[in-house]
Amino acid sequence: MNDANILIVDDEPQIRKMLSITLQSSGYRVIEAETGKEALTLVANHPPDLILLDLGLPDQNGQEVLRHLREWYSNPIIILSVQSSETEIVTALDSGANDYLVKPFRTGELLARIRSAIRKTSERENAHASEFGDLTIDFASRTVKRNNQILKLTSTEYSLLILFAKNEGKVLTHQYLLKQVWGPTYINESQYLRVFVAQLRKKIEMNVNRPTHIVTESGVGYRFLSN
Amino acid sequence: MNDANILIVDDEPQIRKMLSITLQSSGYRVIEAETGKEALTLVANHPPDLILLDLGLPDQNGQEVLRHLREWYSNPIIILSVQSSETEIVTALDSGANDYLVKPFRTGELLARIRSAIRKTSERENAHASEFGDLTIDFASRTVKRNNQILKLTSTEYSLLILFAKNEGKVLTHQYLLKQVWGPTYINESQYLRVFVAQLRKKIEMNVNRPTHIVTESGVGYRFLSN
DNA sequence: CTACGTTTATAAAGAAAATATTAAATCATT
DNA sequence: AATGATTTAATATTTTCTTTATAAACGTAG
Repeated sequence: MNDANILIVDDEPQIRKMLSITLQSSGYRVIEAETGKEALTLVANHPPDLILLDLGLPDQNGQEVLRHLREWYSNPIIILSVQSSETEIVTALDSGANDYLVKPFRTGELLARIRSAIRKTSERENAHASEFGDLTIDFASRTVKRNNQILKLTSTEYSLLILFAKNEGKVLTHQYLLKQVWGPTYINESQYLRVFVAQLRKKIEMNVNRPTHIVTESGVGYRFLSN
Repeated sequence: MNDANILIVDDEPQIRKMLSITLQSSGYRVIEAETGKEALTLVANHPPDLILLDLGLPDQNGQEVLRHLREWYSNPIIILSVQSSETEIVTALDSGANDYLVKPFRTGELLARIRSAIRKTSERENAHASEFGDLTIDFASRTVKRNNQILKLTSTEYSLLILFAKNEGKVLTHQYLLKQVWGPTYINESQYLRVFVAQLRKKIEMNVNRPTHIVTESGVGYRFLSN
């Protein structure tokens, strides 16, 4: 019925088993990995539709695995974490996790989050064009229209806008944006971001002095809104 | 009706009796302990849903008992203390007590505190997009809404609010808040806290002069309520 | 009740940090 | 070499943080 592939990354066999059974009985196909390393190779060969990643892995830090994955894996990643580690959750969200669950969690909660994460990506993929207020982005043809006028964007501007659009409403940190658009060695080049955000705003905002699409979150990053 | 187990830890038999009767007539099941030691073994075998702990125990300092309990016991602990000892209360709250009552207290007050503490734990599931009355906090997208309007918070305001929200109903001392949000060297900068609490209240309270979300506990700290 | 000291609240000014803007220099591609 | 894009740099603007001053609230003692 569901037909989506889910990878579980957790070192505790009981937890894997528990999750596995829950998910399978909901119609998902399940793959399991015990270590971060195993997870990375599995994903490379068989990219799943969603990953459930326990942050408390033994071999390497779960955060590391997450960062590695995010260099090229773009489907949803939901992290599992123990109560105590709030900063860990924040870090993980910053490095591109889509959602998180605090252990222990109810299975209803788990399934709901999985459903919503998968729904979002499938919407995105099926939607050949997305609307954000006066902006229309056509992913297939890589064109952006504002009030039906085609905008001329450079490729960097376009990737930045796409990244924003894919994360509508969510605050994206400087580091995340820089890493995604320019690559991991550019994490500290905040000035790039400022320049390109300014350029984008000139093209997509009605009033550049009062941006409504790309909103600044001072000290943190930016947030894209459709209005 | 209530069906929750409450442990009373107090060395004075009359007080135990009084409390016991009050609680039982409200439908709680009650266990009693006279000494800290007794309390610890009782809790180990039969973890109650809530503990009422008198700080003035004879055999060991009530504070010690509290710290020991908090190493593994996570349900609410409400401490009872005499008027004079404000520092004692602060110490206890910092070592993990959820709330405090100053003797002598009205039984209505006692029952109200107990009710709210217990409700909190039963509700505390995987709050993710947490609801607090008219406030909604979505940790994944770093978004706070009031009546569905996105609030613009600075990063310090946000961290403070998050900290409050994660400890709904619990009294947080000035020192604790300062340490968590600004760092351990800021423990004495109470004025910061006042300024930022005022700013937060301006943004989240319906009537700033009668705050219902962030409530002042004079001489001790603040408490976040959802309403 | 009143006066006093203590704590808390608020506003506002100054300092610091972060962001925006602009333009020129550099680079890459044709 | 010409074009367009990116990078760098300099400067302006805005936002946030910190500090100070003052007012209000609260509890206590006389």
